[in-house]
Amino acid sequence: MNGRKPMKLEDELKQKTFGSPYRRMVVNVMFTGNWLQKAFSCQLKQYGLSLQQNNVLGILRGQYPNPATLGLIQERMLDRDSNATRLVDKLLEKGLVTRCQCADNRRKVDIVITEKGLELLKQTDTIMQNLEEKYSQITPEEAVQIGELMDKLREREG
Amino acid sequence: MNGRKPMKLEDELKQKTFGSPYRRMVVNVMFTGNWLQKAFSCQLKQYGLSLQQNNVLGILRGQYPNPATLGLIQERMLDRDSNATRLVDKLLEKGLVTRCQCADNRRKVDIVITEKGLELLKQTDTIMQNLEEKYSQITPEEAVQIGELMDKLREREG
DNA sequence: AAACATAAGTTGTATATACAACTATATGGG
DNA sequence: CCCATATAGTTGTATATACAACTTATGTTT
Repeated sequence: MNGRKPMKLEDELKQKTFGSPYRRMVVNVMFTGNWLQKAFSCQLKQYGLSLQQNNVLGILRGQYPNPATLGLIQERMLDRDSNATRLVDKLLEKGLVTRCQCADNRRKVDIVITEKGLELLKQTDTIMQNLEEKYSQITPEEAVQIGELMDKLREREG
Repeated sequence: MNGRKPMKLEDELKQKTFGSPYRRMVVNVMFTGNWLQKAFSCQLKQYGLSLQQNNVLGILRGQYPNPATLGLIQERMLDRDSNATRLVDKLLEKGLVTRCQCADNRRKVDIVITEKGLELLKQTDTIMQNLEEKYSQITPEEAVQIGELMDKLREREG
């Protein structure tokens, strides 16, 4: 009725079965996470940004007009192992952020998004939103539910 | 009651809100996918295998005792952009696979998992399974549901 | 205040990823 | 049969990731 092509995990990975529902779930979340990241980073490329760089700009906007330290950025990044120093280097080269030693604590560096950075983010917001609209086969209720299930999946022993 | 520590996405990324349910869903699936991959690859490291290498071994076991070509491996990998040639190189160095030119079609290469490879997989199966059991706060029904929702999320225009 | 420990970033390096260019083989007309 | 085209892998390279070692600055003891 709506022209969507269902692509089950079994079809994607050309595998007949995945043993247990848990195995299938785990593989499916990994696969779908990668699939989403590629869709987004592919769109971002036209603006010369990687997914992580866009992520950092978003964090900086959240602090604006206050500065953020590298530590703050790192703990909020989607992928914490990315090297925040070098990501910020790249953004600095492009004039999207400023960086200077923090006056109070000279170990820290204050990073602030520039006007140019804010402008660029406005543009990438649009493509993010366009991409999100492509998932409209998922109802808002299901979107909420997926979010809740992901949170539950990450719960761990206290 | 069961000592689990809930870690909502908002806590993980120290963000108050995610705009829309769709945005939260997308970010959460990406984040959770990465989170899972790290948990698995961290465990695999003790066997000197990366997640992708383990993935390739699994694919080869699926074909065993028949050979697989690089093309077949590539289309079944979780991350298709990984360079199958070089992944197989690594497995070859470790004696986990054999590789030889296909007799019928000399463009192709036949790759077969070795006994050593099969043995190693048995061990990594165990750790995979142990990890999966850690997600028992998710009921089997919910695991099925997550799988279905991931499939639905990836549906696209025909 | 000197010595030790901790914190915040930076740098180095090995490996992995993304993507394009290249080589070798096979296939299908004319 | 020869040439164009397609197929199957390989290689090169720029960027990114993972992780450890290293600076420099701050805090804490005694």
